[in-house]
Amino acid sequence: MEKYAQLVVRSKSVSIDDLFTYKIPEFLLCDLKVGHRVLVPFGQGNKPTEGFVFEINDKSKLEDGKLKQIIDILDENPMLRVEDLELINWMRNRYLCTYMDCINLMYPKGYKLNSYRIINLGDSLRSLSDTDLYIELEKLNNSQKEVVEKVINSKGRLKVDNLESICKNTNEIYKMNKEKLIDLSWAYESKKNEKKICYVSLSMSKEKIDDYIVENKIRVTELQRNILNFLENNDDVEINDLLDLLSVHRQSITSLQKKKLVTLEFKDYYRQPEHIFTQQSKKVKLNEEQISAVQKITSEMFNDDKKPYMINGVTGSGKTEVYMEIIEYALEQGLDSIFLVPEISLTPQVIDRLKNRFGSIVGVFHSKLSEGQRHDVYRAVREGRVRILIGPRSALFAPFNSLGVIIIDEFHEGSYKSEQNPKFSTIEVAKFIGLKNKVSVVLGSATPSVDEYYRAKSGQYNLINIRQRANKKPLPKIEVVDMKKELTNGNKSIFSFRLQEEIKRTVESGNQVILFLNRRGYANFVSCRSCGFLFQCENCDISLTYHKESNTGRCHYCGYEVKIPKKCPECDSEYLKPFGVGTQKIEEELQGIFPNVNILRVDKDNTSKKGSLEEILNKFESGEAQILIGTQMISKGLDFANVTLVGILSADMMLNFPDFKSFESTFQLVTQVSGRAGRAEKEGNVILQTYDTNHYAIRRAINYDFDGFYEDEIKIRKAFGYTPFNNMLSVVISGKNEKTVIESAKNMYNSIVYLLENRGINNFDFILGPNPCSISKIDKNYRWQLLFKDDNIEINLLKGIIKYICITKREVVFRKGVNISIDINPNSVL
DNA sequence: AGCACGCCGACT
DNA sequence: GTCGGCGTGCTC
Repeated sequence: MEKYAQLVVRSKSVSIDDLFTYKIPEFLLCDLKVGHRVLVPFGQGNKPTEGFVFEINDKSKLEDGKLKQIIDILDENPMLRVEDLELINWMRNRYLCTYMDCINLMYPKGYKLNSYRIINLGDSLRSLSDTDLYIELEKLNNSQKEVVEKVINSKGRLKVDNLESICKNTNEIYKMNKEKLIDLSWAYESKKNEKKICYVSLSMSKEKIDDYIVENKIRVTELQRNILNFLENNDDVEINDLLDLLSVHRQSITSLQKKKLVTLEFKDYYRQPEHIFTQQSKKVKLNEEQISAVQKITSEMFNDDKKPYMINGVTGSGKTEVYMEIIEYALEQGLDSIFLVPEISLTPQVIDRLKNRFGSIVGVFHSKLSEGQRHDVYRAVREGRVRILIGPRSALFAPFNSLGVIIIDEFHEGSYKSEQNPKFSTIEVAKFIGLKNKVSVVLGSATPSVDEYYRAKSGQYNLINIRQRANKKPLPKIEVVDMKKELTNGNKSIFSFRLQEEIKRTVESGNQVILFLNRRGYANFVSCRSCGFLFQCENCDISLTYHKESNTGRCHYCGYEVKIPKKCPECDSEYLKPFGVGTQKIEEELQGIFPNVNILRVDKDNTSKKGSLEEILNKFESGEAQILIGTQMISKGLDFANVTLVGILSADMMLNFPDFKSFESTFQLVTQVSGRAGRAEKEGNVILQTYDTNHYAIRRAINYDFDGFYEDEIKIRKAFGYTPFNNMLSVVISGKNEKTVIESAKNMYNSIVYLLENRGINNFDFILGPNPCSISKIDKNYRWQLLFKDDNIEINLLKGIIKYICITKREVVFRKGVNISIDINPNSVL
């Protein structure tokens, strides 16, 4: 009986985001499984294309004549598991993205299919003798002649891309193809980024080899003799070592192989990511709260209907120890674990603790891993050599055979929401996986997000509280300094008198200080005090951040950089002045106040190089410096025993950010940063500088009153209809041409209104916009936005309509050259 | 993305 | 009347 496969083909075009039916040839019938990667002909040109089998059926909706056949299976085992397919379907619908967007998350880019067109001589020229061919050639025009000559010289290995120098467009090529002057055919290569290492050994025992050479009268050169001698004493030598040690060429070895004296064997090689940060592992005894958290979760591990868990534990409550106990229990039961962290490069200490405890079965996914290393980790997970994977949100899709636990540490962090397609929420996806595959999902944070805490309170999570720090020390006291008063007392510096005094005291007593400021660079912007001219990015709607060491203004969005001149380009005055403070300026001023103190700085500007963050942290840990200045990067995961003072230089900077989540992030940052103080035996102290001493986010934060903050914040969210009470859907339309962007945005609004009116909906208050985005231009692209709340409209109806307009009717509604970005519950609406 | 088809203006 | 540019639409 005929069988048919429903598959998704790899393509960059949104309009091909659908299931296509192919016939399964008989020779593949028993091998082909759902989830397999296959090779299929696609489009009028039958281009060899990668496909992913989603279904296998007995019947086809389409008539047989329209169907093509699958050519081959590309991998021995299906690349996607049945549960992956289910997840892909769910994500595609939830985040309004394509199948391919989701599939791309599931396996590393190393598995690739490249197809290209090969040109040969066409039928009308092929059988001709040399002289006839010459005559035919003379009849052609110049460019045709050149093409045919190139084809003749290339011996059938000519790619169409190589002809671009001759033909301006590929049209000419197609025409020649039709006239049978040339023949176009497809070729493809399937890549698997699996690094193999070649090992060399003698093909027979050393006793026999000399006889063999004599018997068969084999000539062996001196170099080759050396190789054989070496191999007689060392079996299984890596070929590169052999080449290096004996300084011979590969040629010698291949010739020995041809003479059947040595054998080459390819073995898998696993690239080991190196690892720099070192820390002594301290064995900890869990306190009662920690033990009961572990017991609650482990005791339910095999329950079918368990809810996800939320651990709300104060900073320093030893959540990592709890996670490790859970992972160990799972391991004893034969279950694998995924440990998600917000950004892997920021948590070297956590990785180290896991590696110390569990050894080589711990795998790490890095944003800084090479594609090959990532590939190796993926395979190690598949083959069961890695049982615990620690990584950022992408680690969620690792192909574990028996996954038991997903831990999301610091789950309130923004990096858990993807900014690229599919714009998924890690928490939502983890919960989906947990529900479908009976996996225990554990969210942990000292400062849960308001959204998830609301869900916990309404019973969607098992809420576990840990209220005591592991070292039983009280949380560091947070002292507020009113910067308005500092100003009236004549202190214009960034450092209040209190903070200066405390830094001095701390350093003198041999302890360490962490200073936090959420802005890198030297100054916020450069402006002319005479005429008000502001240095702005050419490509973005953003003022340039001043970087002193290079005397430039830099755009933190697109990387644009420009020298700051001595005189104002507008009015020629010399009153150009940098305004606002960044970490670089803090460093400079602090060094001025404390010339004998060593200061380290950590921000995106000096940690982009691999290992540089670890290096700085190691220096700080070893006491080489007394003060560490940093941005968000130092707000979490760091554990330094000697830090007794934390200074938060400007809490307002975050508070005044124009986004509805800015109060929440202020509260979170203050709490997290304060938690860096007094983590070991010594008591910690925090000084928080602000102009707005009365804001509830600040007041609640200094008392570590999360529940109080939550109560304040949730009222506001409810009043304005923000999450968690409503879903918010953002559609950003961008493009280089401002006019077409605006036109498209207005078109979209009108189309939606039209469709909704047809369904009897007349109140459109839930649509905000179209408006220019707060940052109305990024990297030369103008940006307009439409915001939807599912206030009085069913979310699936809304999503259906948006999908219909943005994808199905895309060409009708949107002008050419505009991009559409759809985001469900975006992190920020800028 | 490709590739083909078809409409329209320019040129023999 | 024909050639070639490009806009349009489909891909199992």
